[in-house]
Amino acid sequence: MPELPECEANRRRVEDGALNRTITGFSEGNVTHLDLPTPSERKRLEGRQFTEARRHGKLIFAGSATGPWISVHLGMTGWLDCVDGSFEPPNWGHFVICFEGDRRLVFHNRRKLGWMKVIDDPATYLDDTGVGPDAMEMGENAFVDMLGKSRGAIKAALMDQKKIAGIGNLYSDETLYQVGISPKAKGSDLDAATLKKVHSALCDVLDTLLAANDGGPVPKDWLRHRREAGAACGLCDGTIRKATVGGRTAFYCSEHQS
DNA sequence: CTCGGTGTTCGGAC
DNA sequence: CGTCCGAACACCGA
Repeated sequence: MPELPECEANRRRVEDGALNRTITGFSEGNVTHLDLPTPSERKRLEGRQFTEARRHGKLIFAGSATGPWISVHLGMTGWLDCVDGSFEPPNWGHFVICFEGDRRLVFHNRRKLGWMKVIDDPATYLDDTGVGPDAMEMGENAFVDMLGKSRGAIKAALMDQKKIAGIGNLYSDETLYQVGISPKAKGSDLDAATLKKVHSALCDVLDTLLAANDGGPVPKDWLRHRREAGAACGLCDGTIRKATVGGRTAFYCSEHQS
């Protein structure tokens, strides 16, 4: 599920379903190799309430002014859900925070690449981990500066959570496709005007996807609908190609992405 | 049966 | 230090 827009949808579910209720306990299933709060961390949570849910990049936080907070990374296949009453525990890895009134916050994680930990405060935690600015908050100047200084492939820079937080494989491709830049282009080779266009395209992609969380449309000409080698480009006469960039599979149009 | 994936981390090389 | 590469993590579906 998880790049910035999907993480935001998960954050909102936490906000809508897991705030202002006292934590009464925990349950879990199939949790080998899943990184979850320790017993003492769970003890810190018990009896407390979350009053706020935040997101930074792909991280989701829930907590209160006095703490503690949970910090959740969904990995490749994780999601958060709130349910009422008893529920059928899934067979896959999951961790449940139980609240008063039979409400549960369920952290599903099939592939077990995600994690949840307990922290004192999100701001301090973000400082300590060195994660970059959230993609929705990063201004044009900072964005142009960051890419202008990065000597590697622009796709790799966009996916580097220490440079800009929240962008992954799909939406780095989508942005570069829409703005007509090769994923292999080096940021430091592009002029400021071009990098501003990349910034604008990224904002459009994220805005559209956030709106799609509320039922908004995703344009038919997006790369998203044609992520396979040999597909017809939605924007020109070209053909979609596949390559490895920044350690991930990139799809791009060999014709209009120079 | 094998491969690959909306993610990250680690070690090693340059 | 910045960057790149391959491998690893665990699971499921094509």
